[in-house]
Amino acid sequence: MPRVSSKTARKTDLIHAALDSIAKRGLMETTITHIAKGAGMSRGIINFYFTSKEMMQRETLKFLIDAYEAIWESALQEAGEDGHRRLAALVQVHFDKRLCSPRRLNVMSAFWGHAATQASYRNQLEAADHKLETALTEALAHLNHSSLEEARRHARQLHALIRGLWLAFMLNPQAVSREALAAECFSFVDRLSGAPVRVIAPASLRVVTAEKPAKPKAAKKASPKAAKHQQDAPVQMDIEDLFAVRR
Amino acid sequence: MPRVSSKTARKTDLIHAALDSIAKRGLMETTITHIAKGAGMSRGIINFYFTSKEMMQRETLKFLIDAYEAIWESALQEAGEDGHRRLAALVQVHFDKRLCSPRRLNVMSAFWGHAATQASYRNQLEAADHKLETALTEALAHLNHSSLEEARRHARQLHALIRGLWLAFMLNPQAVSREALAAECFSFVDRLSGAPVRVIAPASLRVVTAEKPAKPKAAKKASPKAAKHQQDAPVQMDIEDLFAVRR
DNA sequence: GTTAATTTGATAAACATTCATTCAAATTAT
DNA sequence: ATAATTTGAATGAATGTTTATCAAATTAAC
Repeated sequence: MPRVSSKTARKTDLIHAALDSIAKRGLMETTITHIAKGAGMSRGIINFYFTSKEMMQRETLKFLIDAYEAIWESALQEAGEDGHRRLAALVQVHFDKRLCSPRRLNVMSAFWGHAATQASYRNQLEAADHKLETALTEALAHLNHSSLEEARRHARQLHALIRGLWLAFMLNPQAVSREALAAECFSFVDRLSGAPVRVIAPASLRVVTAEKPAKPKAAKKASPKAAKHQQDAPVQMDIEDLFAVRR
Repeated sequence: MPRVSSKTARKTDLIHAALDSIAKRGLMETTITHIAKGAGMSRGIINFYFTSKEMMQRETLKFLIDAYEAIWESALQEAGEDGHRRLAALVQVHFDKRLCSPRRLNVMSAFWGHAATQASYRNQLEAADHKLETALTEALAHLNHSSLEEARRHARQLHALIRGLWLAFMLNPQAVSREALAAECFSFVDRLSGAPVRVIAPASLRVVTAEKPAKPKAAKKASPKAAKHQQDAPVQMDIEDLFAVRR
């Protein structure tokens, strides 16, 4: 039934091209033509798959958020049941290369700015925020014998701190390393709990952050005609690749 | 020589209209026509005063940043020499109605998002960040007998926390009050210093935040022709009005 | 009446979207 | 098996709208 590649594979190709363009040019300067050309396809294709530029942007944000959640949820799962480890995992993963890259933060910032005035985007982001803050609250509640209400406040603070550090990193990636940002975040958490939280975690977490096997990516820029025939890539891409720096 | 009001007054009128439009529609959807119409003037006027839309946006951001700095610097001055009071003033003023309003944060977020990919805006924002972090560092250094390096790190954390809380407030202004945000920020500072920091400050700071005398603002939406003749406002507007919610 | 401040209308570029058409794969009929 | 037909993906020229910009015209001030 599927022809040469499934419909959703082509869509994610386009979404990746959109992420590329937004990361480089921002939302304002990104045109439908940029994206199509970036994916090696022609102008009409975006309206064919997404009906409108607006809908394509929404799906792009959804893609971004889904991948983000998959990453921190898997980090949480790897951390097991221990409260300290879970909290450490949640903090650490936010400064992972995949989540704390200039490329990704450029795109996130663009959507944050857009969300200020566009309800649809705002709702998507808010739902994601809520999910994360719930997870942070749970981890914090297990930590101290603090009240749920206090855990909630601390979760909100921690989340704000993470986002603020992300923003600072976006505005000036050269100024601080991801490791330094993580350290500052841990020092905050340590002051919350009264004792160092990171102690056990990093060794196991390094696995998540570790080097990727340098999967040889097919040349994206083949001639439009020829491109059609090398379309044998797997439909569902693995999570490691979602935020790989392309180009 | 001047017709009805000076050149710079007209420019700030246009900048105010730009802020209005960006706060409501965002940067992407704001057109030169929106802005001109919002200021009761005609299309071509933006190019006459600012030569291009791009330059007008840059000046708009500069205006925003200048006002921001004027506000926190004056709060700092009012606080006197005491380290505790200075730190408290800096924190408190960031949750002042003028700086922590949905209107202003919408515009700020739009520019942050834009700055990710546009160097000119990024540089403007970075310079402002640097200035504030220096002030925060000084206040923190006077607090504890901590090292300068530690004070710098804490300043960075505090700044990130403030910006993260701003972003959270922008995404969902109903969820928390400005007072609650300030409280969360102070609880962070208290944990830094080991003792409550806010104790003395708020009374004097309340003056800054206090109610404005409800200056009767001329109706902005009069007919384009008539509007011309009620243009007798002072050239340099006072700081209280800079972020007043218009419309 | 001269100069400066605005408005207006024209222009051209850029843009998202539409649609008739092409092409190849998939399906059905022979 | 082979040919005929259908289907869906993809294209790109054409469309209509929106945009910033700019030169010329208009208006007000001194």
